[in-house]
Amino acid sequence: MTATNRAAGRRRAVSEVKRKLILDAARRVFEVEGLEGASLRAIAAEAGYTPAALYFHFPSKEAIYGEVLRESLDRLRQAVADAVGREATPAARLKAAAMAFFGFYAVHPRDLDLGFYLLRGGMQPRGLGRELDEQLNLALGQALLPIAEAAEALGASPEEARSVLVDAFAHAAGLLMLAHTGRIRMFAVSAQQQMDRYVDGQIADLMQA
Amino acid sequence: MTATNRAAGRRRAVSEVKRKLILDAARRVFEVEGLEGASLRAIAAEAGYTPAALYFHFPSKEAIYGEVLRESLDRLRQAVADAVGREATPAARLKAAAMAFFGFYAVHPRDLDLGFYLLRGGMQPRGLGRELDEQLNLALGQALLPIAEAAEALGASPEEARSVLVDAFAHAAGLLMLAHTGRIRMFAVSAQQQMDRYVDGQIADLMQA
Amino acid sequence: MTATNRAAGRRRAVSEVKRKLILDAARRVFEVEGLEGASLRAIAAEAGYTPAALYFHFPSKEAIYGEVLRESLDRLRQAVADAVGREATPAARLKAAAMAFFGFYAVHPRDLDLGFYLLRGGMQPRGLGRELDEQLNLALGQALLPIAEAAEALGASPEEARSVLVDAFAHAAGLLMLAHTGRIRMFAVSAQQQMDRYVDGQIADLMQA
Amino acid sequence: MTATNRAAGRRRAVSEVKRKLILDAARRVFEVEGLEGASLRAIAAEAGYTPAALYFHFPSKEAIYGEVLRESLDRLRQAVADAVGREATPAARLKAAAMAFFGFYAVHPRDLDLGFYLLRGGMQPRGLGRELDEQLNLALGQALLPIAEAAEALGASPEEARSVLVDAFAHAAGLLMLAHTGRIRMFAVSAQQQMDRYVDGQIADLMQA
DNA sequence: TATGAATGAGTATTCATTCAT
DNA sequence: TATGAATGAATACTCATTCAT
Repeated sequence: MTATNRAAGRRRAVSEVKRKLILDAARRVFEVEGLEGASLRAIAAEAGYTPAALYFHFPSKEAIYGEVLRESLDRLRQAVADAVGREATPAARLKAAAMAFFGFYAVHPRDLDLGFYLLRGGMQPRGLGRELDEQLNLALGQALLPIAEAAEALGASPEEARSVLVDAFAHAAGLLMLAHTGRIRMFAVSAQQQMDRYVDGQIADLMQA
Repeated sequence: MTATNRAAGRRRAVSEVKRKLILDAARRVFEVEGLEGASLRAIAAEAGYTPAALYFHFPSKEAIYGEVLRESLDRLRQAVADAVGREATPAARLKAAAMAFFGFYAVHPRDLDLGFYLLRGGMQPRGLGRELDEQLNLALGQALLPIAEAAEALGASPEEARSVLVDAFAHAAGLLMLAHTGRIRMFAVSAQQQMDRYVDGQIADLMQA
Repeated sequence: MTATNRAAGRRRAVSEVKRKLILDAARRVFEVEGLEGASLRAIAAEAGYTPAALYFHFPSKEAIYGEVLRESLDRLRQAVADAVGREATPAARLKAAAMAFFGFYAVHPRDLDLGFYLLRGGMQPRGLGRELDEQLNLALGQALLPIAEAAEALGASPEEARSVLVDAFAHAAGLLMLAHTGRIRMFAVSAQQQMDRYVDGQIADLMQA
Repeated sequence: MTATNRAAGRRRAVSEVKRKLILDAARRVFEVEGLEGASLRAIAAEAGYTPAALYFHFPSKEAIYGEVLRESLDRLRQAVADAVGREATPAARLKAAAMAFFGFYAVHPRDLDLGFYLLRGGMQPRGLGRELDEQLNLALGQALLPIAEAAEALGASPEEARSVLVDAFAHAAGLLMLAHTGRIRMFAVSAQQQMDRYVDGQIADLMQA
């Protein structure tokens, strides 16, 4: 390996680290200011950079948004996959998958904000570009896939499995919204328990049929 | 009643009418431009006013948002109450209440945007003052109350009834989110049907117990 | 006349004065920085305003450009018309018109810069909008019209008259360019004299025919 | 000659080649994007370089502009010289020189843009250093010289010859400006014909005297 | 009440240039 | 020589809000 090769490798590594620093800064800004307030300037300032400097690492603000969202969905998918991997029976896997989905967002509220961003704003997340939008769509779908798989393993048809998946997602999302904004307190109820009970019910229904 | 009293009353009435005109304009702007496009300038223009003029009627842009949101929740409450009023049995009332909630937002996506605006951003709704926020909290609670009442009429304890309410709300909210952003298409499933089936299941569970 | 009428009139007058102040500032910036450097910020600063403030008086930067150009062309037209009006014979009018055109720009080099702006940049003055562009085209045409009219009075056909006009314009513009940039010094020649002699020649040709 | 001398020579030659490559790229960018779009970044990209790399070959963006302009004037000079070389009589040479000047820019509008860049902006060409400016001045003078030479061969005094040169240049420049911006269409006249007729007139005048 | 004018902060992106490597 | 990263200034325009009138 030549000296220039080594230097190039080092440069690439340094560059990668800086990208990560910027993405971290972006995540922090998203958390504090909300997604609307996450301007390029704000992200740059948080990262200790000039706005112009970010353009050496990302082609646009949208690209930063996209990367942060993609990483979040990746972590979600991993969390669900890990949870499913630990279980042997289909029923346990369904439970694990749904609860992992719920739990991931319950534990990481900033990822929830990011996720809601995806699901907001008259039809499509404004300014995310059709292509990126579809990528993210797919990533979300893949994260939830284990739920449908477990349902099918429990004897559900593909259509029924999709229905189970959508219901689990919707229930979780709604509960998370209530919990995240504190409004669930109004009803003196635990989001975690509600989710738990709901999924148990889903599984019971499936096994009965 | 003195002359000045009468004059003061007239002034107050005129003022109230103008407030309504502005709120109407705001709603129209929300409808057409969405929440992001609803700038004070746009609302003022739609109302036939100068931006500055609005400050005689509302202390801030967020106050206008809040008032429009309150009215939206009022219409929601009314829609749910009307639906419930048409039914005789507790089961039918529960079904009617939950589906009216879902249906209201399915038919009025802009009201859904407003609702999400309320349920967004870190923990606290940023712009809205604490007082208004609690008012809105209450308005939402009242709109959903018939669900809990029907559940109790079906034999549920107050705690169980609250649980039913929260579940119904969460399920509806999650499905609406998926439908509103078009992402439900990904799963080839109908939000309306999912909601329908879910509430039927809730009722069956309640009646069995 | 009511008090509010008077107040409104005063307001309008004040507004008009401010518009003029901004246009003056714009002209000064054009002069010092050149047209490319004439940013909204620069104009605002020169006028003692915030950039945003200009938007109460003009809808866009382009509108400011346009108004300054239009006024310049108006002054040109007036100068030519005045000169022509002082002459009795067609020959004298042709001479007066052509020399007034030349003289206007010789004496007002900043108007020359503005005029060149109109005649620069691959085909159309960038960022001037087709409509405004055509208005300015027309204004230029009208300023030069007296040349063609005088030529026709000297017996030229409409086509010949247009040819005379174009030639006079081209000659003047070329000489002004050379003079304006000081490059004419290289040839130890007086632009004024060259123009003078050229127009005399044009007239002689016309009268001979 | 020492080994180091030979190496130095090779280095210099390589350097010269790279300069030419960059200038070629600059010309191509001018051609496609026009003067305004010819940013350093664009030129660098077209040349296959990083923007920073250009600074090893040119001290500034304006220096590149200047060099491209110098080459343009060189080609102009050559075109005029070639045209003149093909003619035997003084009258034909004058005609050929003036029309070659006009024709060169009529056919190469981007060179005209460059030329106007030289003849613009207040008094002094802003970016170009004084030295380069004078070089360009000279290059222009040399390109036009054949016109004056032919005029003298036709019996004109040196002063008269300079006058003829300036007039021919001015007329051509003015017509080119009108043609280049399309404004000549307004007058339903052909720039080429106008120029042709004008030079014929100049020659006739000279031969008559 | 209402307006017109004004502000100051903010929007994403581009630019020529510099510098350590 | 050449690069990648960085800067600081610039671009036109929008925003909610304030204030004198």
